[in-house]
Amino acid sequence: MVVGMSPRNAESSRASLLIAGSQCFRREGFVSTTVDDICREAGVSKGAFFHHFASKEALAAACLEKWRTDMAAMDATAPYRSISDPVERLDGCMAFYVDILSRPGQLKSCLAGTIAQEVFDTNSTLRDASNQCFVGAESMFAALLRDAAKMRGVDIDVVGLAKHWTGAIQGALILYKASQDASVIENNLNHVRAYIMALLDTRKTE
Amino acid sequence: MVVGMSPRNAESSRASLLIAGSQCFRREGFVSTTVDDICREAGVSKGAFFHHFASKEALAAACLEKWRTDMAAMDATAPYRSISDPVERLDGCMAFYVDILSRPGQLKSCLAGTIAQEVFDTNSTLRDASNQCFVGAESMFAALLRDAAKMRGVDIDVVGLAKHWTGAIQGALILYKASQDASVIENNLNHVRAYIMALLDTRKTE
DNA sequence: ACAACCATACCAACCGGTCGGTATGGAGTC
DNA sequence: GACTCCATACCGACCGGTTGGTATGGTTGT
Repeated sequence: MVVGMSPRNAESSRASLLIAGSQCFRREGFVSTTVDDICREAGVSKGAFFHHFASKEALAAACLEKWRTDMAAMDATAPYRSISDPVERLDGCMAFYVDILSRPGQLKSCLAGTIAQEVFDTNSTLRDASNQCFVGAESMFAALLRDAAKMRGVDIDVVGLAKHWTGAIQGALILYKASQDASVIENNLNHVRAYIMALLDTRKTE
Repeated sequence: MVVGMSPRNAESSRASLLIAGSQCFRREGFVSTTVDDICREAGVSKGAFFHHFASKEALAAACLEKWRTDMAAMDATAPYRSISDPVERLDGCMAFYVDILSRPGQLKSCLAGTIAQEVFDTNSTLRDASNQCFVGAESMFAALLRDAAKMRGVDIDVVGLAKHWTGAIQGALILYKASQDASVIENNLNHVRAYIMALLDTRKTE
């Protein structure tokens, strides 16, 4: 064992709480979720909770931080990353997100979007932490766009389009939550995908 | 005076509660908002609240119903409705929404989107009521799309595009709430607008 | 022994909802 | 037109359950 790793399994408890917190927040929201809910789902006691996190808000902030790095890691290791052509790689990225967000089993809810909507007017700490998730996602997507645009020799607003893509995901998730019809995700994201691919096909002398 | 109109002003109290409820829910969400918050903002007592509404959920349901009809009424009487050319009317509609959603003073939050996100997994009544707002908005937009497509003689997926438009609004609102930067609304909606207008310009024999 | 780790009992604040009671004005009666 | 009767509208103290957070004591590894 390394230096840390004290009695019982501290890291395991902390990790369980982070996973359970994200899961609960994404399902029921930050306000509705109780500390007891999270403890039950994580299989730890309330004492363990407040040993590792100062408050429910602190756990949420840690969940958002983990969400941000997890998303970045998932993106960085996604299969589409091995595509060499920048335009195809961009298209592969969008196809990748359409795919994972349409998978039947998994929870169609973004931690950042959920928390941002709930606390934007009352808790600037969590609002900013949520925003960092979006900023991270947008900058990754913007980089893909930049490469693709450079290859095609077209001048497009990569930052604006990245926000458009991120927004489309958030909007699709909301419509899915209201309608419980997953097809809206594929539908909406593929429209953005087609739009972006069409922009890259634009001839400079149109 | 008509038949009703009993002591004090019942209709005024009820209306105040609906307005205050929508305002509070849009700002702080359904769960965070307390009945006392709403009463304070409406300037009525707690007794008056439960005289007019059976529960906080019942008020929210009434607010969503009002939101649906208010949005429909606003859309039906919007200036763009007087535009005779179907394509220009559609473009005017999108410009109209970009305009009102970018206005500095007003609260950039959709009641349906806020409540749907919070209760989709725990309260099917409110979820369905939220969904009706989206269904209504989509059908109105789909009708505009249908007319424009017919005039141009192009065949487009009007229902799917209407969902895309509605989703873009919801997504833009979330990104705004997180970033507090209103420019994302204009940015995102204008991308959808450009996409739709481009689709209408498609020659059938491309 | 000592510190990290965790369990349990507990607390005070809060919140949705209730309840007994009051105020207001209209309808019916004479 | 005064008087009774009653439905609607409203008030605000109160209640019971819930919730985030705490206090305290025990257990485990080093």
